[in-house]
Amino acid sequence: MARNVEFDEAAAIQKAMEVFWKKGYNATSLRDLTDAMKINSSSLYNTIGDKQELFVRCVQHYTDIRKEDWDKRLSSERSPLAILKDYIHEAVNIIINCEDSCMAVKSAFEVATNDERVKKILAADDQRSYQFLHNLIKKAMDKGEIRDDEDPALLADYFNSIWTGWYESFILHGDPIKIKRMAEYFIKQLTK
Amino acid sequence: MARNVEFDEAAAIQKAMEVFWKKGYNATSLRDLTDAMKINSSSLYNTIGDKQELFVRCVQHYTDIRKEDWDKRLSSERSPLAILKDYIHEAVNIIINCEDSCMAVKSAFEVATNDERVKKILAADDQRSYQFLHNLIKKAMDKGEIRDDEDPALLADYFNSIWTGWYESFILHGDPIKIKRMAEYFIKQLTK
DNA sequence: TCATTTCTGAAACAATTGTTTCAGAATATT
DNA sequence: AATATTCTGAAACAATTGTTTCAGAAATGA
Repeated sequence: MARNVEFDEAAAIQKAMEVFWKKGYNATSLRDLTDAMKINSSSLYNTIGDKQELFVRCVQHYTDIRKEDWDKRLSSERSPLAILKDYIHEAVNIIINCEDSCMAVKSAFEVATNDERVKKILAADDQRSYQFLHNLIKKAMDKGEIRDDEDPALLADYFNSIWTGWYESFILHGDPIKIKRMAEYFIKQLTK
Repeated sequence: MARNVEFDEAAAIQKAMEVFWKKGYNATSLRDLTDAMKINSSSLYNTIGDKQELFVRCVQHYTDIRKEDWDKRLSSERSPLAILKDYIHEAVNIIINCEDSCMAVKSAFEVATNDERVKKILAADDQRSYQFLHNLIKKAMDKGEIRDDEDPALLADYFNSIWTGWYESFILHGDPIKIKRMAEYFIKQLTK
């Protein structure tokens, strides 16, 4: 009986995400967003909602595409340890190549401390990568590729939290060699 | 020939720092600041400067008191390895007890990406703790307390960047046990 | 084709933003 | 005590904030 929404919501979310990613939640204005999304604020409020709601959707989108991206990167038939090593090298590449750091990390420190919904999304994303690592580590242990005298759950937590500091280091010093050397050391620790 | 400044600038900076620490740079308004500092905005602009300048001063203050705090905590006559272990345990205690995470880390991700002065202050602070660790690690190696088949500079970098991820983990999961277990694993790695 | 519903664009909204103004109070020197 | 200088408080500033309004354009189903 009536009109349909004209703009492509998925594309608009993608654009909004890019702005939030670069500038952070609080430094991004509604004008910044509607400019990038190429929609009017009335359309935004009619379909998605207010700024907070939009941000939640963007964080969710970020973790969604990150999941897909990792699935693609690591969909090999190689051994568990080889995949773990790939994971580390891919992570290093992302850290030293992306201009705006990691949106999940930035949002954890800027928004998750105050916004329960954002915290939940980021915690779920963290849990997902944790599970991925946990499985791989267990398999690698079963195959005897890495020593099995440590709790795989502990190793997965440790593994999973190592990147954030490397992001910070790269922001402060911009030194890719530093990151690469830490990664090599980390791999060495894991295997010996 | 004239009046002196009435308010206690050091105390005002301290108060402003607390607000910035809790809320972040962009979410803090000038009213938030002048309320906490208990001064008028005209006094603020006459003495310290604008919001950015005030923030720079607060970040500097944060790293200053952090330096003093660590000097106090670690001014023991114990062995290098014992001091390294103390360092880890103190860091864990700070991480799992502070409500508003670490201002340096938060500012690195929210502000240092865009503000060169803030980046410089945080990089210098990072460099300071790096040097502290580097010296200790070298001493511990000389004394044979930890194995010396790794570059102490690399170990210091690795050591220095490990905390940030633990802060993030604590924000997302609020689980002190997780942090403590990672710390114990880290110590074990270091010594064996 | 028409009626009905929904979406869009531009403008406006009040509130808040960071910053400035300035008259008068306050004080250090003479 | 007089004077000169500086600081403070309250108010105002324009600009921007997030959000809402609403008339009219658009498109659906009858």
